[in-house]
Amino acid sequence: MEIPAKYDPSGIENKWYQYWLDHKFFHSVPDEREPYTIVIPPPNVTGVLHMGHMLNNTIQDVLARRARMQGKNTLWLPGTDHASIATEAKVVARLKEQGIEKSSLTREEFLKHAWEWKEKHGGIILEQLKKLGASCDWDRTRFTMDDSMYESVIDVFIDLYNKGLIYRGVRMVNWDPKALTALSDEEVIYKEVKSKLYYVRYKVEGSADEWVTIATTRPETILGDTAVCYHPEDERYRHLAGKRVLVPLIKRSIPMIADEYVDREFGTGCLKITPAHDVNDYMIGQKYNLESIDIFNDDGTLNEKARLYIGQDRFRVRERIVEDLLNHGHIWKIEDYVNNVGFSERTDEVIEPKLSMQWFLKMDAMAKPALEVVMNDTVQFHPEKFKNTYRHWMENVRDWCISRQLWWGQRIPAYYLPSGEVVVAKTAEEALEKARRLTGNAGLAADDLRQDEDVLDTWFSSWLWPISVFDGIRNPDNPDIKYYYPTNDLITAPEILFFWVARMIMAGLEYRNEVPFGNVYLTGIVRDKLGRKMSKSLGNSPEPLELIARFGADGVRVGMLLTSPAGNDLPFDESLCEQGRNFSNKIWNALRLVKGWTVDNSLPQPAYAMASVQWFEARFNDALAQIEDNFAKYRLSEALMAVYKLIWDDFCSWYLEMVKPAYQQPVDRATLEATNRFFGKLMQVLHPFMPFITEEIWQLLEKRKEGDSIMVSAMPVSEKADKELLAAFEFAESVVIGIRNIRKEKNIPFKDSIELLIKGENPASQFDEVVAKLGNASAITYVTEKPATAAGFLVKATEYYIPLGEGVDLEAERERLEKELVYMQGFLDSVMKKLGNERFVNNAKPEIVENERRKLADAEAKIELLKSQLDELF
RNA sequence: GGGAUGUUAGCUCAGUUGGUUCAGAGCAUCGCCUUGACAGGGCGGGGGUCACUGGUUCGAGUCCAGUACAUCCCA
Repeated sequence: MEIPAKYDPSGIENKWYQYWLDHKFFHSVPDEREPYTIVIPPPNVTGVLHMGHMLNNTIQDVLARRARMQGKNTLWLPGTDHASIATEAKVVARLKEQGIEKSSLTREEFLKHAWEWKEKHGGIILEQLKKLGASCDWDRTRFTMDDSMYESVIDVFIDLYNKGLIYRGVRMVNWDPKALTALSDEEVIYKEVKSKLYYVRYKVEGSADEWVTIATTRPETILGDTAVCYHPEDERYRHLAGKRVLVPLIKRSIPMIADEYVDREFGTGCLKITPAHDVNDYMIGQKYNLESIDIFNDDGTLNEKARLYIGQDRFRVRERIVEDLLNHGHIWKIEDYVNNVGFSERTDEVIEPKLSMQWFLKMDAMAKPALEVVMNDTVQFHPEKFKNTYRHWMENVRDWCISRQLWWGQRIPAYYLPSGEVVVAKTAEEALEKARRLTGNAGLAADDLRQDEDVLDTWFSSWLWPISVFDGIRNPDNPDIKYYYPTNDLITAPEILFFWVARMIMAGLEYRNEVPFGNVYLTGIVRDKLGRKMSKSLGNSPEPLELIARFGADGVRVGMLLTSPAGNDLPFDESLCEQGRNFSNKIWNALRLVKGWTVDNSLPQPAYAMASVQWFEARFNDALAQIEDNFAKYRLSEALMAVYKLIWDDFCSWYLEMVKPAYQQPVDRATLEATNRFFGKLMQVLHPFMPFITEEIWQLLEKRKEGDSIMVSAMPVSEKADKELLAAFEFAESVVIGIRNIRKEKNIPFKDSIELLIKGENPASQFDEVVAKLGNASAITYVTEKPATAAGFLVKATEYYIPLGEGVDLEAERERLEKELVYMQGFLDSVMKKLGNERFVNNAKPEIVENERRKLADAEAKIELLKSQLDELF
């Protein structure tokens, strides 16, 4: 069989992914085995794969594949969320391209377009995940607007409303006066803008000529002022306590109030309070029970409450009011000023903070138990440091605003009566009935009720995800939810710890009385070399599918994981993927080597090979135990690095070199079989990280039955490793390295064989033949005297010599010995210093003191040896 | 403004309850190596005052306090 020297992943990846799909290896149905469940953090249905997804889903796949190989009934459930804001924006933009304004459509018409768009373009990302090798159960793919999930959300809203946990209230939102919608904080872009700071004088009521000066960047909002505020300890203003001032131009009387919120250094230290048009002012307004006067219409023009400039745009009004204030002597001065102004991500319009009626979910009662289960590790965070962040948030949680002024999403099942009262019901019919009962008016008709126009926040769907994907809200006793819930691990980004993770825990406790997952693995953010988050809009993100094409899915997976401990950002560099690809190639060539061997059944196993096999057996088990430990601690990068080194260093660099038959010589059957067995096990351990190449090699190592696959094979479990054997081999390794160094120093080419003389005790004699092979020594001889002309080195207290034909460089040898002597002397000094310190001897633990004594003895012995060697030289 | 986390080699990170000269890994870098698995490779080097200043201790990368810087969250 001809195997190419370079591993080519593309065909192999498609072949095996299809094979896995054909054999339904990803599919799970409940049975008697232990379940292992991950629900995917549903990506935005409008999304395309970015590097963050690559990292996140690679981790999920590693965990899922490992669990599957450990014999657990593994389900990794995929899906997408409807992302109401992003999707609606996309659909609106698309309609606009076609010359259709959203405002010209009815809700039903718009939703039809939205669904069409979703069917056509939604879920690309799931297809892309397949290229990465994701072992999701695609038969169970869910979408947050699927009928069952939609209904679950509505049911939950109604339930929480009936429990008194959902209420309506006023809240400051980011209003886009152009798009006529509220935006989430994430959709507001803050930019530094050159503006002016206006110092405006307010007359103190009842005084002849006493004035208070405030500084503002938004003079047009003066018309909505309801107080002026100073710092309670500010001597300049304390005498004004209890007084009132008059709003310029309209002469409305407003109180002076004192609050520590005011920054005395800023402006005049005096602040106008406009609760309807500034978030901070709003909070102060609430604290002091101030009136909120909303002077703006939805489109940013002034309304009649402003009393002046009615119907004019807010920016036009700014110019005009400044003129008028100047004319009336209300402006003290105007300064240039740079401030941060929020702009709409979509329309680039300046955001107007606006008060509006929204639906809220009370958080207090739900937050408490959700905090508890994290603090007591019922839900474990990896890394643990996020517990602090989580606690801080949960202890300061605010009620959750769950309504959005959009159409794409679950429409709030609230119906308004002509009287303004509200009923909440699943259908219009039910609502009508409730309304009739509420009002006692049997004549009330369906047309009299008006359903709330708004939809629910997308997170209000996502927070149910681990339950609703199994239909556990509507059918709490169905077999799926009972089997798969609670799920095992959740893999997500710390950014959404509160938006999502915390709320899922709340929902889990509320509706299942059980946490939704046992572990939360928090990934970092994938950043570019400049430390910027990778994003499509910045254009600093490589195209994931292109990376896969260049380095192979396995290579990219390794690249993503190698430097990505939990909770740490990943400064992405293509060279990481290159490293992954190189690793694939290394493995591939190891296969080429082994496949190239011819076997001779009559050949007995040579001693060096037998020792090598015994050693690798031990080494494998030792490393496997370490890998298992890393997995248990969710240290995936370290687990991967351990496999990487086990394969590259121990298996390829040492073991294969050790057992490799001489050129064009056959190998014995026992060694070949052992090697194939090791190779197979290594592929199994590596499989969760690199699914494709491991499957390919596993299938090539021996003839497998149709339907066999490494992905459903049993993961090796570590057995006790022979530590003494491992220590002996480490010693032998040092001897080999010593020989290599001498060869290099003395310019002895590897093909020239040498003779190795050993003086002293050899604790690794079982590896003598291995040493001879790797060092190309024709003979190993034990001696009692140092030979005359030889280069030597020490391993621990054993002396090794390589006789040299002619002239040994005595000077170099002396230098080397002296260097080592200096080091040992230093070592000895440090130990003696410790032991000479009475307080150390008296206070330190006995075993530590004992250890120091042993070190002292060892060092002294070695120094003696070095000294005698130096003596012998001259 | 409040809070959280971090600072160890050029880069990304380990360093377990203070105790081997403890300062480590991968990558990068440097030197040598062209027939027999692999240059996407082999072998061998170099590289760090553990951010800074104090303190506790027989002993501090590890514990405590402060300072500086960085990042994140909340307002």
